Amino acid sequence: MELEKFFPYRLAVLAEQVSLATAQVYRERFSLSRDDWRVLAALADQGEVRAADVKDRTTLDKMQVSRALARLEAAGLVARAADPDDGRAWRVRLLPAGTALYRKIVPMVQAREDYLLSDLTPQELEVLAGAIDKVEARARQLTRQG
Amino acid sequence: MELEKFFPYRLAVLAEQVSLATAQVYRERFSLSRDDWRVLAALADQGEVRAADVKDRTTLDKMQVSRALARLEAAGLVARAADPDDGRAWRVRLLPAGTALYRKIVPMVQAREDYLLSDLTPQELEVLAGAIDKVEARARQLTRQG
DNA sequence: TATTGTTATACTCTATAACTATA
DNA sequence: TATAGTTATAGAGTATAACAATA
Repeated sequence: MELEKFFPYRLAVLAEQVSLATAQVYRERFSLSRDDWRVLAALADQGEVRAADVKDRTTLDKMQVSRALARLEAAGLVARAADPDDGRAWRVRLLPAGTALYRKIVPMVQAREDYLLSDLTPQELEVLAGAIDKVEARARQLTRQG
Repeated sequence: MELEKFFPYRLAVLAEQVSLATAQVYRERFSLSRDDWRVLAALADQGEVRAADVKDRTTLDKMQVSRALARLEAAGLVARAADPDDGRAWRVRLLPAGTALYRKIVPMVQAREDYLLSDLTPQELEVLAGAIDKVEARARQLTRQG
């Protein structure tokens, strides 16, 4: 077996590089962690949502969401209010500063995304997107079965 | 921007799932870390090599290689001997137990790899492999430039 | 009794650099 | 002065579960 051709290895190396390239934007320029950034993106254009909704949109668990929200709140980007329908829950929403930050970051990360994919033809892009979905479905099956 | 369609996000989620599915084999059944497994694979069929060669084959840094080698040596899978050509370096090689373990793991992870990719046609596989190379090259450019 | 969200804790990983020995 | 490899240390990320409040 050649490590260089082993798909899980190739994918892990690729994902790490892409993650580094993308994180340079939100981490180094705006001091957000990956989880902060994901929660910010999940809250954008959403009005008020509950922490559980953020969880469903991000593949983060409730603890990661809770901590990211606490950091974003401390940074003045997010506000939490009691949920009138459920005393255990919170209604979370982006503050204007959060929306402004999000709108500042989006074009920067999208420019990086475009650059990352710029060597691919439209057909290749389509195959890639489909492959990601198919392989992920299989991976989840394996992980579930053990 | 939709997080669900943002390529770096999709890739990160995919890579995490694939990594979990693959690690179940070497971690849960054989108690190897990801770095251990990579070093084991890099040493297989190589005879004696230096730690620096392992580093070049794995994208691990010298510290990760050093620690993985120490664990593999403690587990009786790897032997280190002084390098006659360079007193600072080591010659590392798999012991029979290491080779045996490697040969036991390979078909298991390859079966998982096959299963992960089993929904893709040969053409799609080819596009995927090419896309991984192209995107990784771009990602490295971005990371280097900052 | 179950669920929402927070807190605690321990563990693993990662990043940086200091350090030893040799070149 | 540079290189091979080891060790130290701190920070970040991850996983598990206990917990308070409410349903």
